[in-house]
Amino acid sequence: MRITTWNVNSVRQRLDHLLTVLREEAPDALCLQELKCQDDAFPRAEVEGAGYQVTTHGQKGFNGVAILSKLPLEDVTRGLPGDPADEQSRYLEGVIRTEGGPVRVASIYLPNGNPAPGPKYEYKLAWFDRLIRHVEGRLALEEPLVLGGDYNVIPEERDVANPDAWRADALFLPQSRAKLRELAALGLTDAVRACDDADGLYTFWDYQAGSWPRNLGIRIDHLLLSPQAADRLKGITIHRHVRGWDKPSDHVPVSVELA
DNA sequence: ATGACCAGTCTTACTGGA
Repeated sequence: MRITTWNVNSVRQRLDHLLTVLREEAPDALCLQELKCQDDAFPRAEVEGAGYQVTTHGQKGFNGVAILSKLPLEDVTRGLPGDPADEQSRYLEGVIRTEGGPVRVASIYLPNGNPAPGPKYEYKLAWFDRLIRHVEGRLALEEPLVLGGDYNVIPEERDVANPDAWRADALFLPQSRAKLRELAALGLTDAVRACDDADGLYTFWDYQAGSWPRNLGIRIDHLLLSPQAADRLKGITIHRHVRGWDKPSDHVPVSVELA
């Protein structure tokens, strides 16, 4: 089965691209981030018309995550557990009951954290800690689990075209990278790195300063797999060409293929 | 030239993104 993650940067601005991705890529599940709309403004009918079930956790103006799936999404968790006061829509999880057994899928939009230091960076680190605690509990279920999302963390030097330009940024600070390693150390596999050692596997190019034509990208959209999912890992695809479409998102879809 | 953005909002200036 194929599971894709994509930060669409407004689902309403990107509806044509979304329908094209669904048609061309035909993922079994698509994790979306940055819907930038409330649930009732999601273009549900159009996506259902393409053959997908729609589960949203939206928010007015910014944030917002969704999971589109060919089969129903069950046992849904809206919002990251661990802080009832957190009103930002950045986490959605559910179970897809496939012929090969249940697969648990999450759509994650980890906070950006800039400027750092400051309250936004503190929120990012605290959110990371809650995610680690939550995932620890999910791993105890010993299920195939795919955590797809915009993690807003550049893992390593080889994941950024110009490391020095990002040295002081919340996406590349040592503490951010350490949190991502702490999460992975629970026993998760970075699907892209399990399949490809190359430099320059970028998933985001800024709209500014000619980042796309100059290929000044970063890798911040990740698919992390539980051991039961990693055992079934067949391959990954970074849909780089999508960044070249007219009026694109600044992120491109990333897919994992599981046996 | 060597880099000049984009989306949403109680919109005409700001916030947030990365």
